[in-house]
Amino acid sequence: MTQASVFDSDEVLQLLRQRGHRMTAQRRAIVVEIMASRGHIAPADLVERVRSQVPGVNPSTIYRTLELLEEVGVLAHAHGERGPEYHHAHARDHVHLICSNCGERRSVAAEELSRAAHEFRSATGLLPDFTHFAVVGICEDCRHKD
Amino acid sequence: MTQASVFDSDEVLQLLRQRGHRMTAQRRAIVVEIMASRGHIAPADLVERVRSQVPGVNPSTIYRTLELLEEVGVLAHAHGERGPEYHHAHARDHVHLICSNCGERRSVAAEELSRAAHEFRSATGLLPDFTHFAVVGICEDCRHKD
DNA sequence: CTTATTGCAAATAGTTTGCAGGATA
DNA sequence: TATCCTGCAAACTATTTGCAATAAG
Repeated sequence: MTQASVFDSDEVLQLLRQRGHRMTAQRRAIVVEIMASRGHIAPADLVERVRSQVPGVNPSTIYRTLELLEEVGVLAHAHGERGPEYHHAHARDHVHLICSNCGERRSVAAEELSRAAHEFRSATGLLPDFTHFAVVGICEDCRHKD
Repeated sequence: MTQASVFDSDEVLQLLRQRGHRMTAQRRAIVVEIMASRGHIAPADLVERVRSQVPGVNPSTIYRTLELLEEVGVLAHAHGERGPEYHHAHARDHVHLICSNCGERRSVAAEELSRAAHEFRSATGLLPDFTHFAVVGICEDCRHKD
């Protein structure tokens, strides 16, 4: 069964229209590219991808669109090794995992980490927000290889 | 009682000499500034601080010195919100904590987080290295204010 | 027709590199 | 003396900003 994403590009475009933002070809192209993305979105990569589709689009427009989409709650950002990385806001409760050995990147729901977060808090006093930065470590497979 | 740091600047300078690196006024000044630092060292900040002490020092020399000190094991780096941040390697097992509400930054020993790390691992399969990125969350005080 | 949005160009921030001259061992 | 190290200038990557022209509503 094909399930529509919580936010597909049409919905986002409609949301923007509702909020009084204007619909332009560039904006449409950028939103489509963003909504087609899964996982992390590095601004510079997005610039590449959008421009390979619609060569005319200026980088500044793309950065401005990322800001706009964060303002309206469609996107959020976390911090990766090479700077900010955006992700779909409905995936805000997803934690980004990176294996420092094999480079594998995947996500888990934040709620699965409530016990770990609780432990972290009682050890440090800080209630951690694991969605803010990617979490780096060694994955199951790599541990077994040693 | 005044206790010498595990790595004070003289020791580091001696280590560099032992490894065949040359001693220059710039290198000395940079190492002293680094060893006088506590906690996180953002490269750009370090450039500021060193140049305020010894105006002649070129930024590239400072970046090269950071690399060198990481090579010889005196420094290590993690990823902060504004890019890489260095820290003393003997504090490698320290986890950097940032409160997203009040901005407080402090560190705890990684070993204090072994339970939390274990929980994280059993939830995700990934054995986390919390020293790689700063951990952002809400501190005790800020939680009580709400 | 009003003004949000874009492109452009320039500015910016932070960092990296090649190279030639100067300093260290 | 040999070559490590530094400063300089330039290049670079990623991003931001001001402003005038364009286009959406």
